Amino acid sequence: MTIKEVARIAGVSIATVSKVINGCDEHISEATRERVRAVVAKYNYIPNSVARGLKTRKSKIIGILLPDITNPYFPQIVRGIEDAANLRGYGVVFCNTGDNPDREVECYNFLRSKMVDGIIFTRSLKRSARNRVLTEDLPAVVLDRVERDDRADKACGKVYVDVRRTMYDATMKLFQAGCGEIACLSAASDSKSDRFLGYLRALETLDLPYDKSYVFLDKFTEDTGYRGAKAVLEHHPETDGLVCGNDLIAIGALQALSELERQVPRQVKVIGIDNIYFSNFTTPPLSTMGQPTYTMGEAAASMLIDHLEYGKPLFECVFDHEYIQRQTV
Amino acid sequence: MTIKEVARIAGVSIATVSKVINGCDEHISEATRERVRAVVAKYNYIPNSVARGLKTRKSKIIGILLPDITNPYFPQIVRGIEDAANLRGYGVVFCNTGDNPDREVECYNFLRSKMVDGIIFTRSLKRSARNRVLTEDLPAVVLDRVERDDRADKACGKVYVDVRRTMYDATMKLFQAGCGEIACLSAASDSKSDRFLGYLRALETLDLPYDKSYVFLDKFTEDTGYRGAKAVLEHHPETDGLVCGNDLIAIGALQALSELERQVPRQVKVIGIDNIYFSNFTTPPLSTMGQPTYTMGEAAASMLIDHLEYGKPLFECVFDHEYIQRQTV
DNA sequence: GTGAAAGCGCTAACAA
DNA sequence: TTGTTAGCGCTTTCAC
Repeated sequence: MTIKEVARIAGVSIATVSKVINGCDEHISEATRERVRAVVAKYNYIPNSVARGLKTRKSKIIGILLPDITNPYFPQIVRGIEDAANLRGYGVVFCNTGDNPDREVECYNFLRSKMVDGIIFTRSLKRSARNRVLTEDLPAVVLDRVERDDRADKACGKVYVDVRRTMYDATMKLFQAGCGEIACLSAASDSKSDRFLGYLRALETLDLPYDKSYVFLDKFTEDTGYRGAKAVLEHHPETDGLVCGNDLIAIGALQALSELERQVPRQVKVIGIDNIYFSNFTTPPLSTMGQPTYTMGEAAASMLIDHLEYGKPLFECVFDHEYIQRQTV
Repeated sequence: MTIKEVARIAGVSIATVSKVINGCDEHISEATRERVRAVVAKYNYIPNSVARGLKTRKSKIIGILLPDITNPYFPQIVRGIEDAANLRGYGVVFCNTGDNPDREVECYNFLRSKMVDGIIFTRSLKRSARNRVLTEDLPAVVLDRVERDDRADKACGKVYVDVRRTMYDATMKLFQAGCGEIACLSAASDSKSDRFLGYLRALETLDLPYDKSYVFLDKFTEDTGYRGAKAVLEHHPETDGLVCGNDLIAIGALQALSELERQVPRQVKVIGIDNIYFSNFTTPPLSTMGQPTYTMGEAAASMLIDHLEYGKPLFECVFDHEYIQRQTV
């Protein structure tokens, strides 16, 4: 069913049909309007948004570029984006970049060729094609993993939580809970190792000595947590606190601790970051610094759409983490 | 950058440019071809696939309709679909229907209006608008949650694992591991309660009596597992096996068991279905009937694309579950 | 109030 | 070997 057929059946011109389906029908007589509406309803006509997009130069689609939907950090964000977008009449298409900078630009090109109106971008952890992706004229908001130079870049929005500060607060939490020998398990490559720096700064504030054998940096995976916890505990059996760069790492650490027969939280306290869905269900349930992922997704989408629709400027939107007390601290 | 500009800069007609970017350039001289390629590369020209789609009547996009990407069962499937699709030059756009039949048809209309070439559909658990979605001419493959009548419908493909059989096997597993008082925790509304029927049939085979107070059916959530385990154990403290309709339920059950201070697997054995990512990380790690989710996604995408590209018929593709022995059985 | 016509960027006959 | 042209379904002036 096309606009042409609707027009023919309703006995009007396609221009008229176009006007009524788009609500630009002030100058259409009630009778005609009704006639068109009836045909549209009867045949369940749905305007072809590809054709419309070609004509209007906007697709009402926003593109999402993210490393891997399989990573439990992302689904909530995507839902937040999608829900907010749908509410405002936008659709969403997303691409997994697989944490691969080359795929990142491929995906970007794909989205461009689909004429998305803007993108929401979470870069890969590997050296990224950021410049290729963010340099262009397509409105973009960077979500999480914001980099130092992005912040200078007035051309794109940013939505994130300050992870260095989160890590700082997490370390403080452990100290306040009585830990004196706090180890840090995180990824080697988070943007400029922000998290690790948060840990360091907390140590300074606390006047605790820094010893690199208390630190294990590799990836944002359970495996890192597992190996890290084992390694640290082997050198330092007296370790009584583990700040983990994310919940995945914390989960791995919990597993190692259980094998090592350390009581959590009595002997060792553990804190994660992210509050992923499953941090509720570890044993014991994980205490963590929650990121408001769903809300961040919503915020990114709203910012982008406000920009697209009303020309509101893109801006920087920093969320606070929220401490979720469960049973590992 | 449009094809027109490329043509102007290269000093050829747009038809020529079109031919070379589409590889239909047997009849183009090497010199011209090179000239065009150079311009394309220099200006990083990317063909507008919206315009192309409008013309060719195909978008090289496949649509995915699923209940909720936030449900840990889906991300793997989506990845499987996306990877297989990308490999063959297709993109993917997905919509969360939120398990809401109305949204289901909205999403369907959205995808149609985007001219997707076909869809992969996982229906909502609520009474679904299946007919509206599967009746139309758009090629479709139903993934998981296949219903009895779908199977008669020659017009769509099906990819699933036989959950009744899975549940049957899971129950048998528990019996073989020494359980005699096996309870069933599942969702009330899985398509025709297939899982529950699998449990029943296993009981029959085993000549075990059926007692409905050993059964708790509600939703596919941890909460159901938690409440179910508590309810069953209260009536029947001697329960020594829990077959769970999915891993989420099993995880909730594990939590209840831990609160009840039942030793798993010594006193009570637990088995789940799905092998979601986190079933690895429960305490103890969950034994479960794995569904090859990633592979199922790939299979659905391949089937659909084979149909689209070569007219191969859509078919029914039944996968086997695979028992993953961990530490709860 | 309504419709004719141009054109969005591209492909595919067909003509030259 | 290359270019001209019609048209995909739609929106949007502008004329009637």
